[in-house]
Parts: sequence; structure tokens; C-alpha cells
Amino acid sequence: MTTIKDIAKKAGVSVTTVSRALNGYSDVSEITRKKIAQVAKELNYSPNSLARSLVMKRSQTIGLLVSGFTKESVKDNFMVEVLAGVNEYVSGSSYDLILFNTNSSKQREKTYTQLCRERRVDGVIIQGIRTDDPYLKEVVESDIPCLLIDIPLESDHVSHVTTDNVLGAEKAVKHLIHLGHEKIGMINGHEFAFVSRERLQGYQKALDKAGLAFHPEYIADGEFTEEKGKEAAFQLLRNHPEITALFCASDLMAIGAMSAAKELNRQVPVDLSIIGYDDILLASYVSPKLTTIAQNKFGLGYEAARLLIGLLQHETETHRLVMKTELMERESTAEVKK
Amino acid sequence: MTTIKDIAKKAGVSVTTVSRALNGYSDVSEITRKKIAQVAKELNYSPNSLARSLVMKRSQTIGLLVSGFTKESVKDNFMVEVLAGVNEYVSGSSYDLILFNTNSSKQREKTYTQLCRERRVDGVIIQGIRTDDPYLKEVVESDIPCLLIDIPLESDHVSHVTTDNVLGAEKAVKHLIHLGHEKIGMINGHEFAFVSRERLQGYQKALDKAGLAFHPEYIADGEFTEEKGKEAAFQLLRNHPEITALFCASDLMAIGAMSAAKELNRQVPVDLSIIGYDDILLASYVSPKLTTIAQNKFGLGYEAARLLIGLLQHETETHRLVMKTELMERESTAEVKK
DNA sequence: AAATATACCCAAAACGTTTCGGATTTACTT
DNA sequence: AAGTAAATCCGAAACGTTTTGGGTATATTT
Repeated sequence: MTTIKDIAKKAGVSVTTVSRALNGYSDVSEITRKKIAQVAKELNYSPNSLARSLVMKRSQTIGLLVSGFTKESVKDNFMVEVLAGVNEYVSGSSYDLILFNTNSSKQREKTYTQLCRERRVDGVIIQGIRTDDPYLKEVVESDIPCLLIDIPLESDHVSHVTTDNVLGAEKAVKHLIHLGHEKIGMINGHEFAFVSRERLQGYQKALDKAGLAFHPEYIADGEFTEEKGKEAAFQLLRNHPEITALFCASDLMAIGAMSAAKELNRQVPVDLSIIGYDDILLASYVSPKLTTIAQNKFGLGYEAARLLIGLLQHETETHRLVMKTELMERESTAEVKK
Repeated sequence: MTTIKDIAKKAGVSVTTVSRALNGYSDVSEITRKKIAQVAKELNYSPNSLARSLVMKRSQTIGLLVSGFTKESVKDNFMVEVLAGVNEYVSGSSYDLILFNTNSSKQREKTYTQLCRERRVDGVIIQGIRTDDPYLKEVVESDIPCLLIDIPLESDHVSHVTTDNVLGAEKAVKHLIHLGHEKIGMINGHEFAFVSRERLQGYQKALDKAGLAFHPEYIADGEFTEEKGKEAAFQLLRNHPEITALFCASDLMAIGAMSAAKELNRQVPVDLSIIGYDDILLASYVSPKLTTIAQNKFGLGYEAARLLIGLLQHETETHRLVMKTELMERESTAEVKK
């Protein structure tokens, strides 16, 4: 593997000059620059980024921490789309992406900070972390520039991008109310997700504004999974048959709720309206097609990468970005039966 | 950021000893080892992998080259599942994954080998590359250990994992023949995909064995996309209305074909049988549910990582792995109408 | 003609590790 | 008591870059 020294020797100059020539500094004459470039090509040189990073103290890599990127998570393409967005922006930059796998076994033996500091990543993007994850505390305490997706923390070195979950949930519930629904259940994620808290707020807000009573017993947690969402729907619909509409905090849970409804012989949307959240791919393919609150998942990732890299290069100062949501009216919601 | 030197100073030993102590060498006494470990913890030390890699000439990273990981590719979760498999195995190893983005613009300015050599990856996994991609030639010519997914090349430093595409396609077509179909069209990918060539062979083989004539005009390319698959189906069904069944080389194209059929008022499966390939998530969600040849995409990625890492660590010598496929009989195929 | 500016170049230190080839002490053999 | 073995330790070189703080000509100004 050829080095800068080999080039220096063959071109008859010092390594300093080679380095400066290849990096486009001005204090090297045009003819030696040409010469060096030619020799470099002849020897099929490629720089050793490790050596460079070592001395420059910047690795030009950003770490990507996705928790739970497993066989099962493929169904929920939320994470995948975010990843695609991150990838898209990063690929246009001078950075590369390093994927950190934080399966639970590894987590115990290596902390978040260790992971990042060993690899000397310049910054890190974190997605899908729970608020009770030990890593989260570390983030705030460490000094590694960090961008959180869907966790609204902010400090000198931590920023975030998210969507307006309160408003999004409000839109969803408002839609149901417009259709005449008054007994509206909610299937939420879990208490350790910021988005769950916010979507709950939106739900309450919409009820409030419409002058409808808030029934805590109309709410059940579905852990963001299809299975648990189905169970939650079962529970809600059996204990409170008067419910005519369900607002689910994720599409996957909404799809679970749809199967529950089917098994309970409640036809969607005539006997029961269901609205989801996320607008995952499956939402347009299940039958009936799922009405949902769409978030720009790709954009979320894209903007996350953009924000972080902007900060790393001191080109920007923003630490926070909130994106819009959009109601996608499909076939799983309808006017309440009189 | 604390270094090995800081530890040495504080513990009153040489850097050599610190290094050897932390790496578990035997020629350091138990008491100094304890001492060093304690000091390391006090100073919150984490090793600099860049420095280590530089001297050891191994970076403990493997590169992942996925071409076309974009907004659109999310629908086709083939790649995503493979990625999940790779990720799963790698996360259990001591390696980390670095994602190389080869969008076309970057490709021109940086070659495949440069990408890998700059980052000094120990090996690389390549997925979704076309046979006419300039990168592919580079792989063979370079000396970087490389694992190809679905491209059956083999040499000193290149290995591959794939599925038995000939047999898989044969199974699909045989299934159609068993249902009584004789005029069977095929929507293939494109000529620059090994899998397309192999699936075509399987198609011909099945026809041969059944004593059915091979009609080249019953074949059209759909580029592996839903759009082009739909177009190909249109063309085939309009020009050859006698066709009663379609074998598609990917589920996405099969889904495209289903919409074409709908628009042409040919009801699946009674008027037209359609069988896909891959068994992507959507296959079970479209209506009617798609009969298809399932491949273990997650396993493909998992085994790819395993094979490569095994080779890197000289624990294995295998350069080739072929996985099985399975016929998933669903609702898009039926007996031919008499 | 002297002083100054400009253009071009370089030696050496630094980044944080690992490892080679001993060196020193202590314990064990003969 | 001398020699050998084992147990611990260490100095210095190496990995391949970038950068600092100059140096030496040549050209330009005064």
C-alpha cells in the first residue's frame, strides 16, 4: 500500500510538499503539483484516513445509533425510511456513516460514550431510543455532538428534529370528531416515548376544544407493536363497546386494531373508525386502506443529518427542527352510525 | 481525552505495560494490572481505535456497499432485510459496519477501491450491484476481501452468497404448470442481473421438462420496478391474450402486473394467475395475496456477514453459500379456466 | 545597493497506539 | 555458588498523516 513517503521519494520532494500539494495548498508550484499528482496516480495512491483522522482529530464519520434494527422491525418501515433519509444527505457530504448496533447484550459491556469515543465519531444520530434507556442520560452528560430524532432535548451539544406530535394527534382526533364521533378511544405506545406523551396531549386537546369528556379508561398502551396493539384494541372494545372510533399512535398498532375489530365483528369503517399515525407503507395496502397522520420520515432523517453536519461544520446554530404532519384520508374512517 | 500515556504517568509504569495490561497479556503482574485498570477507570479512558488500527493495519470495520438505498427503495424491502441480517450478525462480532453511499455522482469522483482503502475496511459486503457496474470489475481486480450477494463470483478474495435461482424459478413455473397453465409469460428484471439470467434458465427448464414450447415473445423486462413491471405486463397481455399465467422475477413487478391485470379487466387469479419472487412484506398484504417464491433475505445478509468475517479471521475457507427457496402458495394463482 | 516581499520548499514534531528486543529481578536447578 | 528459567517490566521504533516554524532563492521596491 503506497504512502505519501513513497510519493515524496519518487517525486524528489519532501513529504510536507506532497501533503500540501495533494490537499491543494497554495505554496507549491504548479509544476511540482503536477508532478506529484502524476506520481500519485502511477503508484495508485489512496490516502489513509486513519492516519489523517488521528492527527486532525476529526474522523469525518458520524455514528448512527438505531436500537432494535432487527428482523421484526422491517415491518415497521419508519426506521428504515429515516435511515434512508440520513443516508441520502450524508452521501452528498464528505462524511461517512458508521452503524452502531446496540443490541442489549453489547450494551452492558460497552457504554454509549465508549462506542462513540473509540471510533472517534464526530457526531451521532440517535433514533428509536426510549426515554428510560441508560444511553440517553449518557448523551446529555457526554460532550459528543448528538442529534436526537423524536426526543426534544436541547443543549450545547445536543439537538433534535421531530414532528409536531401534539398538533398531529389533535388533527387526527378532530377528524374523528368532525365525522360525529364522541366516544373516541386511544391506543398509545408506552410511557417511555416522548411522542406518546405528546400525542396524548393532542388527543386531550382535541376533546377539550370540542367540549367532549376525557375518559382515562378509553386509553390503552400497545407498545407500538401490531400484536400489543391488537390486544389493546380487544380490551378497549370489549370493555367499552360504546366506543365508535379509535385513534392509534402508530399505523402498526392501527393494523393490529383492525384485526381485533374484524374478530369482534365490527366492520371498519361502518361500525368502527380507525385512524393511525406515521403513514407507513402498509397503510395504503391493508384493506380498508388506513386513514392516518403522515409524517415525512425520509425528511426527518434527511434534516437530522443536515442539522448535525451543519453544526459540526459551524455553518449553523440551529438546534431544533419541528416538521409538519398531514392528514391522509383513506378508507378506515367514516361518519358515525346514528 | 485521556490517553494511554496519562494512565502510564499516573500509575507509574511505562506505556508498554499499560498497553499490555489492558490487552490482557500475561507478562504483567496481577497487582499492576489491577492498578492500571483502576486508573483507567478513574480517568474515564477509552482507547483510540484510529491509533490502534493504524499500527495494527486492521480497522475492525467492514464496509457495506448498497447501491440505490433511496426513498423509492423502501418499498422493496429486500435490501432492507438483507441489511438487517448483516447488521444482526455483525453486532454480535467485534466488527462495526460502515455504510458506503454510492450514489452516481460520488461514484465518478471516487472509485470503489478508493472508498474502501481510504477507510481501511477489512472487508466489504456488496449488495444490489449490476453486472455492468464499473465497481464490479474493480472488486475482482482489487485485493480487498469482498463478499457479493447474488453475484456468483469466486476467487482468492471474493466470495458470495446467493439462493438457488434456477431451482426457485423452476419451482414457480412448475407450480403454474401443475395448475394446468400452458401459456406462461415471464416478466424478468434486466439483462445486467445474474438473478435474471438464472431465473430465466429455471423458467425454460420447467417448460422443457413439461414438454411445453418456449416462446421468447412471452418474455418482457420490468427492471425490477413496480412501474416497469406494470408496463411489461400490459405489453405481454395485450399482445398475447392467450397467456393465462405470469411468472414475475420479483414481487414488486408482480404487484405492478396485478394492477395491469385489473386495468385490463382480467381478474386474478380466475382469469390470470400471477406468481412473484422474493416474498416481500407487501406480498401478504396486497389483495389477492401474492403467491411467490420466498427467499430468506434476512438469512442472506446474516450468512454473508458470517462468511466474510469467518474468512477475515481465517476460521473458515468457504467462499460460497447457496440458500434454499420456498414456494409460498397464496391467492394469486389458481387452476386454469377450461 | 539594500531592504523587503513573494514563491516555494523542508525538517521535525505530533497524533495514540502496538510490538520488538532486550533488561532487570527473583526463583529454581544443578 | 554458578547457571538457568521465569516473571515483570521498559525504551524506542513504527504506523501514515498534518502542521508548525522556519529556510532559501528570486523578484520587487525604495
